[in-house]
Amino acid sequence: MTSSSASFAVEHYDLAATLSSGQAFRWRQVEDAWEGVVGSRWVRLCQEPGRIRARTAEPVADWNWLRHYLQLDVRLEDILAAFPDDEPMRQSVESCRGLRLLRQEPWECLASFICSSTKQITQIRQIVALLCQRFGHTVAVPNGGAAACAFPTVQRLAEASEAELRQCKLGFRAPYLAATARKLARGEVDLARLSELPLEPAREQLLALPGVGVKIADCVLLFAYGFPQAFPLDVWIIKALRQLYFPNRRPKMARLRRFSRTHFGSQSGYAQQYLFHYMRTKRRPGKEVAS
DNA sequence: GGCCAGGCGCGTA
DNA sequence: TACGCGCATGGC
Repeated sequence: MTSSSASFAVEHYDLAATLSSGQAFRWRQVEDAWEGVVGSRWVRLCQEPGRIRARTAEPVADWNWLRHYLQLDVRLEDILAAFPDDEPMRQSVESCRGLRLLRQEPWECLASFICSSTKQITQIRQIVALLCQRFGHTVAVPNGGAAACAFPTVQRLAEASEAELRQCKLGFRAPYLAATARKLARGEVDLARLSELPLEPAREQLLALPGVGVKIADCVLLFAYGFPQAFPLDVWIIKALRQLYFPNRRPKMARLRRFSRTHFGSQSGYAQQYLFHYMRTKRRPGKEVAS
């Protein structure tokens, strides 16, 4: 077995913030690097000044899969320039220059976020890890490294019983994940074709899946399909909008939804991720970074 | 020990 | 359309 390595020049790319920011759940910090599985490849990423180094366990001839996953060709300056010029966005960008959006595989992203409802990010990581251990096929790792698994296929989870899923700590989410996997396995929704659709029809397709509401649909539309105006409204973002844009007022959810669609411009999804990260990491009395 | 977590689905009004 | 509630589980 021969490992492979590569080096990518990057500007304004905060790898640690990006991989730990609650959009993907399979990255583990190991010393000064990040280890994870992308598709069926184990990979170790390391940030160095002006570059990201990558190492795999098996030979790699073409690194486009990783360039795509990390969105290395996106010019962050162009995206930040599209943000509204207001104080909350300035603070959010100031708190973390280099936060990026990944481009994840749709099924893994969808399944992970079905597991996410009323869970903290650390718990989502744990659930996803258990699903991979139990239902994913093993992938090659470097000699002496810990075993690693791919994310389970649709078919494998469609065959899993609700009880087996509950053993992965899914709780009341287990029937949702099972039902969605089965629906996809039957071909009732084709995730591969959603990228051909405009935002609204793509969202409608996702909303037809059990356990998928507007918030989870928007996470998948943003993190897996790259719709730049998908804007997941979760508890953190609702808190952010209330505190930062409507202080001392009591906007209703309908007002916040309208605001989220109209205020943040052509890259509102990215803006949302900056707000999310800002709210989770800014100092709160007596607390460190939320997990 | 109580509150809350990158919600959803369903019943009521 | 707009709330309220139950649903498992664990971190803090």
